[in-house]
Amino acid sequence: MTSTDAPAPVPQSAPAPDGLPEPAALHTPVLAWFDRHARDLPWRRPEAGAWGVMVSEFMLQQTPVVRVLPVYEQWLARWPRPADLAAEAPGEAVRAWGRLGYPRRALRLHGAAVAITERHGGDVPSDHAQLLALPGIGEYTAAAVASFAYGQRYPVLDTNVRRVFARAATGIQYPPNATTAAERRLARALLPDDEGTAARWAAASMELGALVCTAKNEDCGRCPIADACAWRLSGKPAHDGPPRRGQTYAGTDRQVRGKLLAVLREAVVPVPQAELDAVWNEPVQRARALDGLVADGLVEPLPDGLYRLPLT
DNA sequence: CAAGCGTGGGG
DNA sequence: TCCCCAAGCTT
Repeated sequence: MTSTDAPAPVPQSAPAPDGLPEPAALHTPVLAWFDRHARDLPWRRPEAGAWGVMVSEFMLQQTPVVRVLPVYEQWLARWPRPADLAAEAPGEAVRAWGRLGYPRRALRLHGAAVAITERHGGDVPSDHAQLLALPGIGEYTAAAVASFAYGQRYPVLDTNVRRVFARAATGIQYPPNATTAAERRLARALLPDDEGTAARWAAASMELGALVCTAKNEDCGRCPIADACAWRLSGKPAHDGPPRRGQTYAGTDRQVRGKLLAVLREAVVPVPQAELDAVWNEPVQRARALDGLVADGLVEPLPDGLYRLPLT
């Protein structure tokens, strides 16, 4: 394999979208690195199946691996097939979701299980368009399930891959806030031609971003493509552009919703309003949060001011 | 398309 | 303590 020459000093402000490394110069080292360093995660084992992959993808949307692991195991033990979950009340999915956060994902996973049972004979579809049509499945998750569960050739653009590509190919520290057409184009250009290789590349490039090319404290010393990384070769310039979008939480409705739902998750019987009132002392915000939960279908109001997780 | 949506761990 | 971050989706 030819050693990649550091591109001769490129004039500044030359975007040159074609000045990226030869794809194979990235594939080979990243795939070899993945063979040695990939984590042994349960949803990567063959016995996980497409349903296991899909469950893991829902849980991993914005939630770290270490927190997902125990919930994932319990979830699959209890609902080993989509039809098993579909037969349950949606509230049971919300309860089992525990403290993973963003509980609407639990509702959507339940909805997806129902749709799979009704429309696809209980089997997670392998067709990309059918995956995309399921609740809670967007651009990333559809590609991830098609790729990881069925070995198909799709560009998988999650936050890790986007960061790896931004650095290695584009030469910037962080990708834009929202996925751009340019990123999709780049991902397609870098996708290996062979289907099976493309699927491994997706997992490998993601793993590289998760373990080595992290958002902070990246470890270029352990990076298999450090010598080809445009960002590192240009001296790792700091992110300029607009500030990266942060998330607010303290004192927001989200925090109140979390507290309200925590009470309902623990409750075996319907909870009286007064018990919910105890979690937040500001009545206007408290009411707004509860209304929001009801509107989202995460909470079911009953007569006499009682509330519970949704039975239907 | 920017905003809203949980939670907890680490620097 | 505070701030940032973690395999996004929906409206």
